[in-house]
Amino acid sequence: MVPTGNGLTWTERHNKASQPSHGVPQLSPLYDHFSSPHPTPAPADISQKQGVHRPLQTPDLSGFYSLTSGSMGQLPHTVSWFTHPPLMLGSGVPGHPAAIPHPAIVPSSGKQELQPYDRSLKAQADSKAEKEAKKPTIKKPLNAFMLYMKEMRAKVIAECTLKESAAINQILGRRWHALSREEQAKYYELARKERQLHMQLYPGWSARDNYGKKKRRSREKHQESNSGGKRNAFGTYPEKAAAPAPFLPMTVL
DNA sequence: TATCCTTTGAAGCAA
DNA sequence: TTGCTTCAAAGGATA
Repeated sequence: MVPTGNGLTWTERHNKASQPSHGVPQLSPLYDHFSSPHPTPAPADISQKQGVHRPLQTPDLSGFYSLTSGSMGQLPHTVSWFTHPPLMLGSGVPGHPAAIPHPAIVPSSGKQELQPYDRSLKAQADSKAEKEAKKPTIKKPLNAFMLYMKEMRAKVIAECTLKESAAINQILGRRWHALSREEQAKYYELARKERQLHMQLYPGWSARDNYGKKKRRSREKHQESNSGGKRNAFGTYPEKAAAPAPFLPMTVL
């Protein structure tokens, strides 16, 4: 089992959570099913399987990993298919050509990597404020649905010739609900491993660290445009949530 | 250029 | 403990 930040296992927390109103049944038994025949390897084990060598607790290591194709035709029972794979490939070799930043870490600028700077300017660059500014942002690990979206987005775009993400995500949301428990469980399991590895890589990280980094103005807008004002427990608004999704054939769903 | 939209799930926080 | 809020991805649309 995977201990969470609260000291409870993920399954325990999940079992304690109230039943989602969108009708997706709790999957905890399936997690047990998954963990038993396919015990989650410790991150160190995963690294060994992938032939990479890097101390997991090293703070500055987290920046490198090797991106894989991301195909999930056959979902592996390892974490690595696209977010944390060969995590340490090239990590011990700064500037290693095969090394690209871990997707969970982005420069605080959000745009590009830091440029090399002159030694004579190093003293200035070492100022605390600058360090703070250059501090990379560690992103949240992706949840099961996000993993599903990442895999299926291209497929939906190809099928529907849509490009607008909002519309794509609506379709993906319906498809997600149409998945069997077993199919969903694959993604829940992947997400669980993602969180586990994220915890190992960034022990002190908290989701709170990223709070306020996205400026949102939608809340006021929504509170004005929706009489109820507040989103329901699922992040949607009563008016929208109350309207049943229109039936779409499976080719679209 | 920054934010919105849209989805679900995880996590944080206030009451 | 409950319920609400924020963020994670994505890219076209909008202010």
